[in-house]
Amino acid sequence: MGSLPRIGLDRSSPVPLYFQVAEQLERAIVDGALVPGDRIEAEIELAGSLGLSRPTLRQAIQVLVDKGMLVRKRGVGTQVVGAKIRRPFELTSLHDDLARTGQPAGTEVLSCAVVEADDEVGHELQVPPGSPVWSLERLRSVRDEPFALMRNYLPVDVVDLRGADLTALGLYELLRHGGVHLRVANQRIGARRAEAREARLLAERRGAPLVTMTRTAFDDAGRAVEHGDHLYRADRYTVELTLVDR
Amino acid sequence: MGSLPRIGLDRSSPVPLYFQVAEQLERAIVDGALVPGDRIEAEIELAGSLGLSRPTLRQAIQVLVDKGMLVRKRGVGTQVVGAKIRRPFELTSLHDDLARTGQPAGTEVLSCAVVEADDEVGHELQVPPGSPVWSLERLRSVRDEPFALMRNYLPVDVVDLRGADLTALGLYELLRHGGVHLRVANQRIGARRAEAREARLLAERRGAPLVTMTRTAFDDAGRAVEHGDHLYRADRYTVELTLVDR
DNA sequence: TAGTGGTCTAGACCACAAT
DNA sequence: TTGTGGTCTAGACCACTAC
Repeated sequence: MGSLPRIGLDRSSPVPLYFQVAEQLERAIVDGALVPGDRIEAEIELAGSLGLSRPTLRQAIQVLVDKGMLVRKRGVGTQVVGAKIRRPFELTSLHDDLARTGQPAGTEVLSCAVVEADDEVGHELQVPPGSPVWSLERLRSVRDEPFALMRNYLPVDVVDLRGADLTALGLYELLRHGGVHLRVANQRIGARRAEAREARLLAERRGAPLVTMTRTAFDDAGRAVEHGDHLYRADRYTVELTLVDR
Repeated sequence: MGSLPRIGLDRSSPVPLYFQVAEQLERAIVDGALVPGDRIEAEIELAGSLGLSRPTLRQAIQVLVDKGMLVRKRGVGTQVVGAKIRRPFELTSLHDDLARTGQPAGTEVLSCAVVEADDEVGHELQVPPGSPVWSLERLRSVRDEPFALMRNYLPVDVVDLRGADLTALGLYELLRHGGVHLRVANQRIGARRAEAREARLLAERRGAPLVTMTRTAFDDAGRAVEHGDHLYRADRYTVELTLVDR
């Protein structure tokens, strides 16, 4: 049974009040000050004690409800949920133990050039076939042990990869720095046997099981920003993710 | 360039007004009456023409923004996003073409009994090891071709599987009918080679690549409701899902 | 400058759960 | 019956975008 630490508000801050409250509530849950099952003070009372209107406080709580961290029940109250939440777009994680313990992943750029989009890539990126798109192929490794062979396509007007240092920055990081805000992604995960070239690059045997993932990501303007087709060594990688149903 | 069909409201309905609006907006997008890039009428005007207050209309739009179907931009307006959206908990899909064209999936229940939870299952379901839990094993097929071998564990106080017809109803459907509302799930997807028993049941060769998926689902009270450990034939199945970042 | 969404207030009435 | 969250209203002012 935890208790909610005092919440401080800064009305001169450009950060919205509801967001200030949501941040501090989230920290209280993440830090363990509030534990699963704990009940939050009633909306009207909490709003009153913070000097906020009820809609504003509700907005704050809604943020955490949307994240799956709080549950509201009419006639009962608002409670802390017991599941661990993982954010979308941080969903990839190495199963490799060494990676878990903080080993950095290395990146080798196999190719990076502008090519003409074929039918499939054009369709996925919502550009006419034949349009110029960046084609990027990377091999990712931990401790010189490769685990992922990744191919990405990006419209040329989304980002300029000339001179970009993809060994230091992830692709999504690079996009974010370029002002692209990812919002929605459609993704397909499956498995198949490794073919000759893939096996060689991934230091596997031919026929070894690989995890396959294709993904198309859209930014906050609804524009298709990236399409990827990736292969992972099944013994070194799993996809972990959290689903939240609203 | 599509246009928004007329929206009808029923103020005597128990369905909230904002939800009525959200439903009709969503249908307009799904049906294609509104296409990606289309702009919605401004909030204040749309609210006025529907006889609603602005906060209520905002709430309706927010539902679709949360689903990733609409994008709001200050100073610009509200636009339809260009991505196809898939709901969480509906993420599984057969890669088999015949299944796509409407072939029903058959289910064979291999076992269904109450057992004592081992350490892992107890941990995942948040019950003490040794607690009674339902253990369920199913083989799913299309046109007598098996594609999934699924094992599930459920706390006995969540649902009673005695006499339940799992050949007609999916497990999640059964839970929903039992008043359980799934809300959050943590999931891990990978791949490995088929072992002897798995290969036999799935009509595969030993060593064939399988998609693996483990998942723990929580209901709207934050209670662990189901833990599953599943295997899929990689040539007949992929996992498709949509990520929405908020 | 005009129009958009973002935030915030101060109430009101209702449905549901616990007692 | 009491207290909870769910919904809804009618405004207000602000920040940002496009022109």
